[in-house]
Amino acid sequence: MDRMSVEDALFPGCPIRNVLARIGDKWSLLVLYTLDGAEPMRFGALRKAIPDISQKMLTVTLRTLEEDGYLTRSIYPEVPPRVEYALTERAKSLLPHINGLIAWAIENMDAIKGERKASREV
Amino acid sequence: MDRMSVEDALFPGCPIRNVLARIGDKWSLLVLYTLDGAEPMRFGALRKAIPDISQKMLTVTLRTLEEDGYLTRSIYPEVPPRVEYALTERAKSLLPHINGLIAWAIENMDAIKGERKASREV
DNA sequence: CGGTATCCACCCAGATACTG
DNA sequence: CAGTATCTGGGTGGATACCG
Repeated sequence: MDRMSVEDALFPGCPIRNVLARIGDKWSLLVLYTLDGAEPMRFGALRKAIPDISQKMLTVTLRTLEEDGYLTRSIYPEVPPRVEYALTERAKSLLPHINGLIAWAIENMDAIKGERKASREV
Repeated sequence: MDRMSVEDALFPGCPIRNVLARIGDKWSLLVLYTLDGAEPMRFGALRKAIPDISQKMLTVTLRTLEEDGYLTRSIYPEVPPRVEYALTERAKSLLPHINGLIAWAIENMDAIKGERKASREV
C-alpha cells in the first residue's frame, strides 16, 4: 500500500481501480450486506453469519472497510472484551447500489449457471 | 471449475458468491464498462482502451464473460482475422447497476482516499 | 490480428498456534 | 471474546515465445 502501483500511476483517477476494486474482493460485499439492517454487530456474530470466512480474513476485511470509512469499530473495555462494527453514512449511501446489484444477481443467477453448463458441454 | 468449491457446497444459492464474485475480479468491470456504448469492439481496440491489461488477462476475462453470457464473440474469417465482442442483453441489463456504482465511486473517491491517508498517519 | 502455451513471481487466503 | 503471528499451498496475473 506504500508504493504506488502501475495502475495508480497510469490511472490516478480511475474510480473502478481506486474504489470498486477494493470492495470487489472475496468478502467485502458479504460483510457490508450482512451488516446492512442488522448493525451494529460483534466480531463473533459476523463469523456466525458468514461461516466460511476465516478469522484472519474477517479481521483483514473489517480493517480495510474501516480504513476506507465504510464502518466504525467500537471497543468496549469490558471483560470479556466487546467490539462492535457499525456501518457509516458512506456505507449506507453505497448499500442501495449493492442491493440493486444483488437483486439483479438473484434474478439472473439460474440463467447464468445454465449458460455456463451449456458452454462447457460442446 | 469442475470440482464444487466449499462455498458452493455450503451456499449453493448465494448470488454474491455465484454471480458478483465473478465480475468483481480485477478486469471484468473495466471490460464491460469499456464496451458499454462503444460496442462492438475488436480485441486490439479493447487492449488500447485498457492499456495496463495483459494480452493473456484480456483473453481470460473475455472468455469468462462470454461463458457467463455477458458478451458474444464474433469471428470474421478474413485476412487479417477480425474478432468482435459485443454486449448481450444480459450485460445491458446489468450495466445500469454498474454505472450507478461507478457514479457513486466517482462522487466518493476523493473522500475515501483522504480517509485512507488519515487512518495511516497515526 | 488475435490469439495459445509455458514458465514463474507474487500475494491472497486458509490452517494453526498463541495472546491481552 | 477478539484478536495477532507465522507458515504454507494454490491461484492470479505478468513476461515471453510461438502459431493460424
